[in-house]
Amino acid sequence: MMSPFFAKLNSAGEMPEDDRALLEALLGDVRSFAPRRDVIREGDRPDHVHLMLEGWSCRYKILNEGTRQITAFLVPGDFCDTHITLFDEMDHSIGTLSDCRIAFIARDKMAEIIERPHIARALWWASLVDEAVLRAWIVNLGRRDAFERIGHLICEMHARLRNVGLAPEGAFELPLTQEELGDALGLTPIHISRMLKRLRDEKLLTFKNQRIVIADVARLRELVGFDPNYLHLKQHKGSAAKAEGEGA
Amino acid sequence: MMSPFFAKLNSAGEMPEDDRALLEALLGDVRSFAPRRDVIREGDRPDHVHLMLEGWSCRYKILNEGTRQITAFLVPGDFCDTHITLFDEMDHSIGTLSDCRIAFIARDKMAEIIERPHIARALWWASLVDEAVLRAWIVNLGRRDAFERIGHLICEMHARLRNVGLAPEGAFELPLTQEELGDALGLTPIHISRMLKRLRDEKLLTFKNQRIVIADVARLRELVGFDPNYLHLKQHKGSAAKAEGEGA
DNA sequence: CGGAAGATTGAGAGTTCTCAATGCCTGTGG
DNA sequence: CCACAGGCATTGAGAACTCTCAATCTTCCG
Repeated sequence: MMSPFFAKLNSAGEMPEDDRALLEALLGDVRSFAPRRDVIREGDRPDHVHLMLEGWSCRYKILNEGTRQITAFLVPGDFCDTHITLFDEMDHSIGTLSDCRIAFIARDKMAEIIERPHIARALWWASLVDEAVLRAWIVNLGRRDAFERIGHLICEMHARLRNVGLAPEGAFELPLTQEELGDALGLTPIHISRMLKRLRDEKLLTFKNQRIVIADVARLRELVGFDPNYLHLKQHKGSAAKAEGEGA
Repeated sequence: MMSPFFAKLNSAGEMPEDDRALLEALLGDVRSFAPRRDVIREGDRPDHVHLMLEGWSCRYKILNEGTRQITAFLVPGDFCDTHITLFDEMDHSIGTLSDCRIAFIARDKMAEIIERPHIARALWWASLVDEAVLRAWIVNLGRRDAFERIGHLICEMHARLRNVGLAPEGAFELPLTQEELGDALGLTPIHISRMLKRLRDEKLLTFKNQRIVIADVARLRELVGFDPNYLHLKQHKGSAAKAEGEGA
């Protein structure tokens, strides 16, 4: 299987062989993290770029009253901060959710590699998609009720994981507690629990042992208004990005 | 006064004179729009990049039930879609809110100019800030109640406009109806009205004739938990970006 | 077996929404 | 100059959704 890393980068177009070799060379410094560890904290001045290889992490922000809002989930193939090195300091934190393997890429190595047009283009692409995901997240929080909100998030993660080969059929690992889901969706864990029950009762999906199984992807998408267009997943011959628009 | 356009680009560092000339040359094709017109629609394949010169516009998405969510406000100095030309089609629309003047920049001209390191850096910077603003928007929707939510948005727009020289003291033009505010904040216009009344009653600000006057910037920021760090506004000698962290 | 973390369920409270009526302001036409 | 229509803002009242607090249950692990 193609690694999630390349599967994602290929979304912008197939990568030449020599560029792939260059990218592969970036993966020298790989570190492991236990769940619930911070990779970078708000206020840090990072000198590495981070690339998710295994596991889930998230961007988050803590408000003064101590509540937390997760603003993004990062899964294998996602860069944590492609370019954040431009800024003086992080304006949010990144923390692991499950066991993770994360590549640390030195800032100057990154600067080097970005000279290659195909690679620059792929990184631009990835950053554009990240932005589109943020917008979709805003729409989700602003205009959908709790039930649709959870369903939509699950549809999105399913589509994204499928795109990198980590969600065959309508099933995938979701290593999150209900509290973490709540922090992402702006809901209390209690309400998350009730809505998951409703999703179960309506035979839309199950969530047990950190594993989501969607009964009928098309029906769920329809019900919660999920349209994957914003993920800009395109087919490219020979790439792993065959998972697409229509259901599982 | 320095134009908002340059004021914003200078945030990433002072721009050399010859690059400024190049940028100025981009401003050849400037078009005017009445309020409530679409500049680009979801599904379009744009062949121009758009740069706001005057007025307010917004990114938005329409849900199937017809509700709208605004995901960003665009004010003078903001690029609408620096790089969107990579994608096949827009996943959201951009529409004007007030009378606007918008520069249309041909795609190949943009590609040319992006070769210049200082310019590329400034554009990266701008796009990073846009992303940070999206994250702050998510935090706002997910974790603040209606009252704080409005206050936070007003603090943000005040800081951003001040950064480009459009908000001396604690006052600025906000050419939005309460319905549009609601579409941005995930609230009904009725509730917006009630919360604005409360902001008025508590002597925090007034909003009359499309004009916000903040009574005490520091107090409002404190009350709604606004920290401008995510806007990454930095002082650069000789730039217009002197509006900074602390109040008006 | 005991303890801890997470999930579930119930009940009441609070926030925001919906529906409906009224008021205000502006531009137009008589 | 006045009357009127239309768009927007304001206010009230009841409904709906989500939250808070509290108790119970399950699972996992030492």
